[in-house]
Amino acid sequence: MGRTTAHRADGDAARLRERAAEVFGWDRLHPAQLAAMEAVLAGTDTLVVMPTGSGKSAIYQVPGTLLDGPVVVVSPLLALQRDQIAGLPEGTGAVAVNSDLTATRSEEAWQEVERGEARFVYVSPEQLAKDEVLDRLAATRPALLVVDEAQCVTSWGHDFRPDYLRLERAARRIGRPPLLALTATAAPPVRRDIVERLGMEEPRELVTDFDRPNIRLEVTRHRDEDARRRAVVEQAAARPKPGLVYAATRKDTERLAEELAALGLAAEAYHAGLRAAERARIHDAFLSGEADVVVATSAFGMGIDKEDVRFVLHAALPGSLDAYYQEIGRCGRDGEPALAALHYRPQDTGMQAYFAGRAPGHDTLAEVAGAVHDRGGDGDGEGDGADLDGLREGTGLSRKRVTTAVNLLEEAGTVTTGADGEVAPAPGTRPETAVARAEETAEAHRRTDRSRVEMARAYAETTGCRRRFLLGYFGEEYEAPCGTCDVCEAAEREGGEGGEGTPEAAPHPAAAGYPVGSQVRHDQWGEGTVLSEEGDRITVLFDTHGYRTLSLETLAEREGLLEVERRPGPDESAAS
DNA sequence: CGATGTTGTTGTAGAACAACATCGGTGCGCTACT
Repeated sequence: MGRTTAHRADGDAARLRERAAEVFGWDRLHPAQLAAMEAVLAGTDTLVVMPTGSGKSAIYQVPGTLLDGPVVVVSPLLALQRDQIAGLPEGTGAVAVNSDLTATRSEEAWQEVERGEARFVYVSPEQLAKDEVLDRLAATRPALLVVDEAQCVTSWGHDFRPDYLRLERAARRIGRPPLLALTATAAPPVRRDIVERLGMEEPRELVTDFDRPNIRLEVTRHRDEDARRRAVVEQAAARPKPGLVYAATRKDTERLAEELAALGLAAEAYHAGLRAAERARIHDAFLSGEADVVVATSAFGMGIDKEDVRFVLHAALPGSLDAYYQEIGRCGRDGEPALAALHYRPQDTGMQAYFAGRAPGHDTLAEVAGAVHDRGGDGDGEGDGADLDGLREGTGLSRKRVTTAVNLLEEAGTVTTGADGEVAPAPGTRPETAVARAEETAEAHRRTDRSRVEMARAYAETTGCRRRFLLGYFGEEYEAPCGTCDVCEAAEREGGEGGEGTPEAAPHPAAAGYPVGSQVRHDQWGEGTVLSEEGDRITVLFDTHGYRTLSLETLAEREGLLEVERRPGPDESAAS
């Protein structure tokens, strides 16, 4: 090569800029956007965390027109796939391959890809679990695999959509093209999980600031359900519209929407139990501004890009701060003042803990482990192991349950999946040990999920600056007071600088012993990472016990309780 | 775990209450039946 890397990089940037202008009509690219595009074009695995509306899709679309081979885009919702394709410039070939297609249409779509007319192929993770799809994609030699809404890997992979945890295998089976993971919201542990689960290699990570200073943060604690409902309805009625209200159950969305409608507002309830046409109607009504308020379950929101949403109210505690930040991030995108208010009851953790608690039972694991063992030989490598479909037929369990069970067994190191998708026992593993270890793994997930609920509760109950708390969760240091959360405002009102109500206590002297980012080992909870420090407490994410908040006072008193194993290196950025 | 729904009890009419049971959120893909 005659050119230096720098020269080539300059050339790439120029080509990308040119393409962005020519094909997409964008005159200007955000530096982080361009940096991500360059990484993608250079074939580097890349993780991008940027807010919705900042042009994340462009990061694969622009280089995609320059790459030598199709771009496979994994997208969680068919509606999102349609939107993405509709948003591509005229003449940019793209197809979505999914269950909407008839056999004929599907064949046509594949041929467009094979002829190189369609450069972008949109698929769900479930499609990438099918042999036929994988073989057909592999033959086209994809140049890039994009995982859009990559937080789904972490939030949905364990239970709801287990194929999200099998994307690494899918990537290998289509020739392991470079990976690009895109998400709007991911705390450092979630980023680590995405990187690990997808098998990204030394990824370039591009993370923009999380803070949304125009969003006012507020939490109100209620004693009983009636009082909460009243407060939510009053606030939604009084505030400038449009707005979103998130409720925990379908029934609550309907009740709240009814009460708002009774006050003369254009309010709609939205949840996954509605017919598709009805969901589309409400979706459109919200985007067009026809609806004042949509009261929804977590089903509403992905892919919503509306600038002028003035509030997001929560009529219940969310299941995690990741979910919460994603949901409140849907207001105030125009930069004008907006409100994120959480109406909380301590009982709320009950239902969230219930949601977090479910994993395949002993019987399911035993059945699947048994089937793997029977059909997969003695684990000597080569052989006739059954694939997921074979295991499904063998056990009579649903595909989802089989996949979830295999994911757990595999994560526990007791089974392996081969190059063609055949599942075999790990050498020397007996089914009983496999089940026991998978149950331990499931238990660790359960603890982690429940600790995520506890972090949401801790946010609701913090006596410090809420912005500092939230940003700390996302790995950003923030100097309180923010002046735009209920806690800071109350402190200000109570009078004066540095007075008593100041939200942030000075750091405890022991804090210096546990810098953020340190690897630590706890007496009881094992290995973990220090995530944040808040006054006299630190928050640690333990590998198998989830989030724990520890008092520095206690740590100072009880030597050896929490040992630092490795301090953050000078190069420790958001990556890890 | 907590909220809500269903059944059972009481003691002779209808209603009040306790005990027990069930349900609760996200989507794709497929199949059977209009």
